[in-house]
Amino acid sequence: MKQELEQLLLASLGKLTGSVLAQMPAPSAVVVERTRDNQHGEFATNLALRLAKPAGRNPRELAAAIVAALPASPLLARAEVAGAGFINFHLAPEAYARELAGIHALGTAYGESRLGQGERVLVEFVSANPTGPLHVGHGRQAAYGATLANLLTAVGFEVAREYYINDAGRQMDILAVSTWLRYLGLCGEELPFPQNGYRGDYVHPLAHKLKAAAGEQLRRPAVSVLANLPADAPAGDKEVYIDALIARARELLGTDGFREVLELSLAEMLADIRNDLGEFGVVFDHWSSERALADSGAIDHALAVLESRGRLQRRDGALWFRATEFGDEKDRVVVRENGQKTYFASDIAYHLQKRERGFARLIDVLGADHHGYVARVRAGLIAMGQPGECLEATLIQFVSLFRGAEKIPMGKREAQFVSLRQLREEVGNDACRFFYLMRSHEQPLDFDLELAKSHTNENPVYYIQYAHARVASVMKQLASRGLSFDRDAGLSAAGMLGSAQEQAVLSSLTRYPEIVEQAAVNRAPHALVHYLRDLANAFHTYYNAEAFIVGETALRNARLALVLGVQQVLRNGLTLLGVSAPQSM
RNA sequence: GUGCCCGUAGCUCAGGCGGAUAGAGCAUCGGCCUUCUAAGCCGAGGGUCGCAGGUUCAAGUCCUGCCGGGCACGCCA
Repeated sequence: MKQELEQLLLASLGKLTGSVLAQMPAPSAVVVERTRDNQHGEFATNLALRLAKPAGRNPRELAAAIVAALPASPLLARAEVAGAGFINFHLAPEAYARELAGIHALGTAYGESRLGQGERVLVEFVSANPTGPLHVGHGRQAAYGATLANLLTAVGFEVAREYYINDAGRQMDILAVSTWLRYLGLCGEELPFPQNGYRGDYVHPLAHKLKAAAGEQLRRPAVSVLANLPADAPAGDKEVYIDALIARARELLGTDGFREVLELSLAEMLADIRNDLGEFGVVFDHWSSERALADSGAIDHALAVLESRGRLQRRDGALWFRATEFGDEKDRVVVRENGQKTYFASDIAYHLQKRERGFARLIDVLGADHHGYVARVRAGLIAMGQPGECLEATLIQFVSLFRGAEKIPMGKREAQFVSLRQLREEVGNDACRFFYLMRSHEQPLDFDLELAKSHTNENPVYYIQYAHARVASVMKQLASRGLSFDRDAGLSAAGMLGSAQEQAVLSSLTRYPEIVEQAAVNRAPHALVHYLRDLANAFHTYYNAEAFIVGETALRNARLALVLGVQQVLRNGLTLLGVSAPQSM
């Protein structure tokens, strides 16, 4: 509807160009908005106010000229000039009826558009290190990323969902050592557990798996493990200690033995993460591995590209990327003095690889603590000849858990953090996804477990689902009274839907495509949450104001066509959010 | 110290590219179940949009400064 009105305005401007207007304004200048107050009609535009100054015209006169030149349309009852020079559009009664028929005809496809024109977008999200279970912060990123990907798909982008696995480097070694030490404990060896090891309970099942797979073959006496190690914290340095322990494990197990421990730990952790996300309704198209990236030569390739463009410099024995020339605040090391490539090197190589795989736009969903990362990766992309705008980062603010008014302490190191799985088991997937998406991602989230679990009117989750279930209930009631619904009759009688509540429902209903577009373009899934609440509110109000199952057949069919339209849109919206749309509650 | 984000009703938060009288939920108070699910509806009270300037027909929205809060700034991963 909005788009059609914008087309009408463009046609009008076309007619005025050359006479009233010196030149044709850009199509992007034509913006139609919903009105806040329906005294002003359903839609309005400030077009004349915006054009008045450059055209050297009085805004009201210009508005009147635009209205006069407007082509006739079945959509419009009338357009009028108001206020300082607004143009208000009053819809024809058939306009809503036509849109309602569209909802019934399109079904699950209602709300989709071709805005994205098939542009390929890669949404990378979660990408948590596979060194422990996902926590509640990852859960927010998972819910956000999955819904953003759904929204972008709905508006016509070709979207790939990707998880980047940081499976190279020291953190994996620490995980392997942690598993091995727990395994040695199972074998009966008595050893202290390192301060800097992964102390969480989840390591124990890894050790059991290892014992089942390897028996006692990886067992080494505690004395040989501990011989001549530096002191652990607090007396010594926990970083130095863990590195010595890793070296010792390699020495005692051999390269193959150590790798066996590491591979098993990694595979188990990844399986756990994948399973957790799958249960949460978050599914990825690709799991991209950092090790595979290195093995494929992609990092060397990226460094070669930088080298060939003269962006690298050797300094103090290390190889530096001159990032400051591309907007970063300092230069970055890509190869350390000891010959090891840095994390940064694999990050830019990974992003270059994404581009080379054919993605026009790269969206990284990151935790808020990663904001420094964006400028340097973008600098890397530009230096490698890629457009800087292709990379877009959405920073997701942190989650605090509350049980009522009491804040739950979190901290990975203390091993008492709340995992996503625990959260899901306690409050359920629907409430979980809803609460994660309820607030703007730019806003820190206070997640109240008591509220999410409560089945009372304080809990906003059920409000929307209830509206959906109520429609299902009405249809059951209809059948039990021996009546049936005639959709075509209902749609052709839609002109009877003239009450204030019916108009409010229709108005809200027909906004859905605008909301989907807005939520996708602004990367703002919470806009959809708020919209669905508003639609549910309009529906509940209507429900309380009028009986749908009335004696008069035409009116009954029209009302049922309307509430079934509401149900369809609620279901479409909830599906984008990853929340279920129940038939009964 | 430098950079990014945030500051709107008692609480938690929406406010599209600047637009008409700044909105929801919760909480508080008052109503609505012999009728399609009361997990619902209707009504009332509640605001110096952190502060001070600036830009203009128009500022919660844009710009500058200040105050307050969060986060990040390694040849770590």
